[in-house]
Order: sequence, then C-alpha cells, then structure tokens
Amino acid sequence: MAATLHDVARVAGVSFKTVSNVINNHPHVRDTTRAKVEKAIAELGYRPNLTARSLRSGHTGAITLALPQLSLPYFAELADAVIEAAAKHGLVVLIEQTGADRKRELEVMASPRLKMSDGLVFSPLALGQEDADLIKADVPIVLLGERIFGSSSDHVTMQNVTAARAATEHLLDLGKKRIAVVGAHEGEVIGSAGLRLRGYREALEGRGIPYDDGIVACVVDWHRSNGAAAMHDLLDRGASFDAVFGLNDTLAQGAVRVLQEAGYRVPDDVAVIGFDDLDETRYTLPTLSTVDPGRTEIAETAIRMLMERIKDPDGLPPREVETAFRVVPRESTVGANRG
Amino acid sequence: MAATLHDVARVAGVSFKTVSNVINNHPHVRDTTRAKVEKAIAELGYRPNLTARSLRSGHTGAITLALPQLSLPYFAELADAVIEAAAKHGLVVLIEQTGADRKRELEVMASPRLKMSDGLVFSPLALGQEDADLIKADVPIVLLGERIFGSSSDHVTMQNVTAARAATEHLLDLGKKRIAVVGAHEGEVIGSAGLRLRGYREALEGRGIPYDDGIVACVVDWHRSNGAAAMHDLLDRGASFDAVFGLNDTLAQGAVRVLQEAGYRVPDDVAVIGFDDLDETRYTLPTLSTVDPGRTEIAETAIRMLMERIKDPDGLPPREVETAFRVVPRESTVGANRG
DNA sequence: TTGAGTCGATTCAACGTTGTAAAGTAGGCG
DNA sequence: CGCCTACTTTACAACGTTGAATCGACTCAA
Repeated sequence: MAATLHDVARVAGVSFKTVSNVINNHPHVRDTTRAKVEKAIAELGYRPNLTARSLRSGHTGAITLALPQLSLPYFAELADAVIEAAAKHGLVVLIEQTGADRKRELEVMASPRLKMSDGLVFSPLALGQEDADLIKADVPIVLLGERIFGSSSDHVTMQNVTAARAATEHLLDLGKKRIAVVGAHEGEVIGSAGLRLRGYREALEGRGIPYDDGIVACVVDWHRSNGAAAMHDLLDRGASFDAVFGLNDTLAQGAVRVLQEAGYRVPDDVAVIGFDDLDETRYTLPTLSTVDPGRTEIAETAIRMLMERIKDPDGLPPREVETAFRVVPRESTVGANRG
Repeated sequence: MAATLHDVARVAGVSFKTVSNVINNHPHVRDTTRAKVEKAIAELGYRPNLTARSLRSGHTGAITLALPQLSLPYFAELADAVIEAAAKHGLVVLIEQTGADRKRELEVMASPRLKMSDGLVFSPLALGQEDADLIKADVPIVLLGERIFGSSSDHVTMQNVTAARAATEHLLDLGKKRIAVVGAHEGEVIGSAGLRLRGYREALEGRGIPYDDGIVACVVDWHRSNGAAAMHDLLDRGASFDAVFGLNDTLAQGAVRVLQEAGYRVPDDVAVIGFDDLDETRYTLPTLSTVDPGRTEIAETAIRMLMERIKDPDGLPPREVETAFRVVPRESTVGANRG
C-alpha cells in the first residue's frame, strides 16, 4: 500500500526518524543525507499520513462549518467565503448541514466527528437565547450570523439593526413614505428578523413616521416563495405602500416578482430593497438594491478568531465582532439611470 | 483534557480493552460490566477519538467533494445533495473548491489532505480528455458532471446530449422555428457545452431544420452576466429567433433579463429554456423552463458507487452511470396558464 | 590533551484506538 | 472430582507519526 516513513528509511538507508526530520525541515540534517532521503521519497511517492500526524500532534488541519443548508444562496456564498478564508491559513473545511433543525444543531456540537476538526464555525438558526448554555463543544467555537447569545463563545455578527436602519433610510431618502416590510417573524426580538425590523422601526422613528403593522408581513421561512406569498398577502389586504424592505434578498425577489405580475413598476410605483447582497441580485430585472453585510469580512474574521482560540483555548475572553456593512443602491430603488 | 479509554477504564475498574469492547458492542460482555462501563462513560463524558480510530482502522468516515465553487448555484445545490446522500451512510463531507482551475484540480488529487478522507467525489471543469491519465489518487474517485474521460474511474454523468435534444424538441413542439443558443464554447466537443450543443443539433436535424451558427452565441464562463452579454450580442447582430436555449439556467436568466429590457415578451415573442433546474428557476419572472438533470440521483449514485469502491478498491471495473433527466416546462416557454 | 559544545543521526516512548491471542472464570458432564 | 467447553476479561502489539532523550563524532578553546 502507501509508503510510510519506514519504507522510505529502508530505501534511503537511514533511520525512519531521519526521514521525519527531513520532512519537518529539522535543522541538523546533512545535505547528502537530505538528498538521499528526498530521492527515496520521490521514488516511492511517499506522502505523510495526516491521520497519524493528527493523532500525534493533536490537531487535524481541518475545521467544521455548520450551517442550515447550502442550497440557500446566502449560506452557499458564506461557505464559499469561509472555505477561501480557511484555505489562506492552510485549513480545509468540513461542512455539516443542520437544516435549521434545533436537534441537529445540538447534535453537531455533541458529535464525536467534530473532533476530526480543530474548531467549529457555526451558523445556527434554530438555537435561541435559551440555549446559550448548550453552546459548547470539545473544540473552540466561533458563532456566525444574526443571533445574540449569552454564551461564552466568540461571535462574528453583522450589524443587523444599524444596517436595516440604513436600508430603510435609503428608501426614506428617496422620498418614500410608506415602507412595507416582507419577512418579519411573529413576535421575534433577537433573531435577524427581529433585529432588522428594529432597525426599520428606528429609521421610521428618526423621521417621525409612525409604525404601522398593517404593512408588515410575517413569514415562517425566508425563501423566495415566502416573499411572494407575503406580497400577495399585502396586496390582497389592500395595503398601500410605496416601498418594500425585504428582510433578505430572496424574500425581496419573491416580492418583486409578485409586484411586477400585479402590474406595479419597480422602482417607480414601489421601490424594493433587500438584504445580503447575493451575487444574483446583480442580475435580476430590475437589479436589486440591497445591503452588503460584509460576508468576506465575516468569514475572514471568523477564521482568524478561531485560529487564535485554537492556539490559546482559554487565554482569551469571549469576543464579539461586528462587521462593516454597506447599502448597495441598484435599479430596484434608484432606477436604471444610476451612476 | 478529553477522557480516553484508559480514563474510563480506571473509573469503571476494568481494563481499557473492556471499555473498547463495550463501545464496539462486542458480544461477550457481562451485563453488570457493561453497566459499570456505561456509567463511567456517562460520568466522564467520554467520546471516542476518531483520529485514533482512523489511524487504527485505516478509514476516516469522511469523503472529499471537490467542485469549482459553491457560489455557483448549480454546485451549491449539488453539494447539498451530496452531503445529504453521504449523511445517509454516516459519512461526513469535506469540501475543496478548485475555482475551475486546472492546477488546483490536479492538486486536489495529489494533496496528502485527500487521505483525511476515504474517497473523492470530483466534479472537474478544467481537466479534459488529455488529462485522463492524471485522474488518480490514493483514494477511490467518482467523477461527476459533464465531461467524458478515458480514465479508469467511475463516472456519474447526466445525459447531456439526450436531455439537450429533449429541451430543444420541447421548443420545436411549441412551433418555434429559429432557436438561438446561449452559452456555447468555441470549438468544444466533449464538454457539457459541446454535448448540449450536439443535442441541440440532433434535435434540429430530426426535424430537418438547418443549423445556423449565426444564432449560436459563444461565452467563456457560464455566469448570468455572460448570458446577458451573449444575448446583447445576438440582438446587436440583428439575429432573428423566436426561442432561446440557454445551456444552463444562469445563462438563460441573463438572456431573459436582456430580452425583457429590449422589450421582448417571454415567452410570447421569445420562448426560453434553461438547463439544471436550479431552485431559483421556480421564482423568476417568468418562471424558467428547464431540464432537471437528476441532481439527487447523481449524488446518491455517486455516494453509492464510491462506497462500493472503498469496500472493494480493485475488484470492480470502471463503471459509467447516466442519470434520468426530465424536461420541466414553466412559464418561459408555455406561458402563465400552464397546468 | 582534554573537556565542552555542536552537529547529525538514532532509539524510545507516546498519541488513542482496535485485532489477536491468551488468560482467567465459570458451568456442565462424565 | 477433574476436565472440557463456553464465556468473559485482559495483555500486547500494531496503525504512522513526532518529541524527548541519547549517543557518537567532530570542532574548538583552554
């Protein structure tokens, strides 16, 4: 089968430890010896057994990324960013899908498989404040995403409230007066829906506009179909509005679709803004205004924090980082003749 | 640190091998002993060290999935399907992004990291027929996707030619006479672009319609923007056509967008069909007709074949499986009042 | 010339697990 | 009562690697 240090040593005529020293660039190896060993390595096509190395060294060179589902575009783009950020540090990424199911989210942290990696980047959806004490595992954890936990883990979060406020203000700045919301979660306070709704309300308050829950449509999931259904709902109710804040891009896309079917022009009759800056928002008709929550920065920060904690598991206090966001105006709010 | 077999053994007052026997459901363990051991396991929160188990057993319980990029929706949905299929067999998935770069695709197979998994599900884009001999690694490989290799690996491919032919025939059946193609690759024969174009030509031949390369637009990449640019190109050339076959869904979406901007009604003026059955094609305006290439079946077949080959690396001849496809008519070809 | 110090290579143990083989403990039967 | 068998537990070695300690040879300064 595959060659081992011992095989190489036999061919090179040295001890297997000398081969190990060559591979690990140990300083005290004679050049002639090194050459002999390298020749033998090439000859046998030797590759180090990373499993054995992991057992000996205690770390694997892999991290786990746990997220709801890759077929949700936001998480696919997040995973892309995390994999690239990890690759820069020589880490490989193992992906676990939780389906936003609370039981599976807890299982991820409890599974012995987690120890096949050195740390966990975790984007939970179903876990809430009440689960704070359950957020722990045999490896360091960095929590991503929108929720706030009382846990002792590191967090990388987007600025949901402030960013949502900025998105709303963008609509207000365009002279919109009645801004509908698509995608609220009934009664939620600390989830991303709740936080973004809070930002929306703050923006209204800032301009002295009363909050009207008659133009706030609730949904269960954040899929395109839910956005479409919510917009149908608003239209059926006869709600009047001149702008829509979709709490994420897919919801906004669903809403745009229904508005267009119903004969409304976007943005002239109704301006629409989303949230997430998915790649595809650049290519819809009209292109979708949105908020870039700093996905690349989230990924890179998460990896950096995780590596710091892997290196020093207990020396650091729990940290919370909020990434920079940016409102991205596109055709769905400012029309086709933008800069 | 984490408890080991020895720690559990000490607490339970047995040898560490007995603990191992309990964990592995060894038949001859006295009930009272088992109970003692299980109590100690619970007490210490013992979890087996999978790295050590891997070293000893020679397999890891993980597989590698190598693909171009997760932010491309097709591959995100493929990854989702592969992860779910793997999970059914108790396997976890490690993802490598190649960026469709030939060098990185070769590196994936050569990297010692690959041995941290038991097998490779590989969806190459840059490797071609001439690289057939380079398709090999220290672990079994199942190749996915559109290319054909002379390699000795297992393949799971979609029926590109037949499915593209069916897509084209769907347009012909609607009475369309001049079907433009968006997304061809200049001179390509055996890639997915080449194969799908062949299916298109076969369909035309079958109806005695001459092939006109004046309505076949070539692109470099298969992104939405390329589809848009290609459609711009066709319109600028003054090409006349009453239908468009986008060689994948994102290309088709880009094309639809440009058509709509240019004032064409889809499907009344121009019918459009894509390829891949991305989730989002259900929510565009109009919803996009497409071809479901059997993604779930691809994933499940690939995992099944990979497991068979892991179990018996040399006993099986190279196999090639083609999955079933299905034309999915939606609004972009048959209009809004469909069944 | 000798002792200290460096270089180069080796030996040994350990990481935590499982397979093999052997050892110990009953129970059953002649 | 002793022996054979089946059951239960244990001891030991291995998986392939790296770190610690060791050892010989050589260099240099005293």
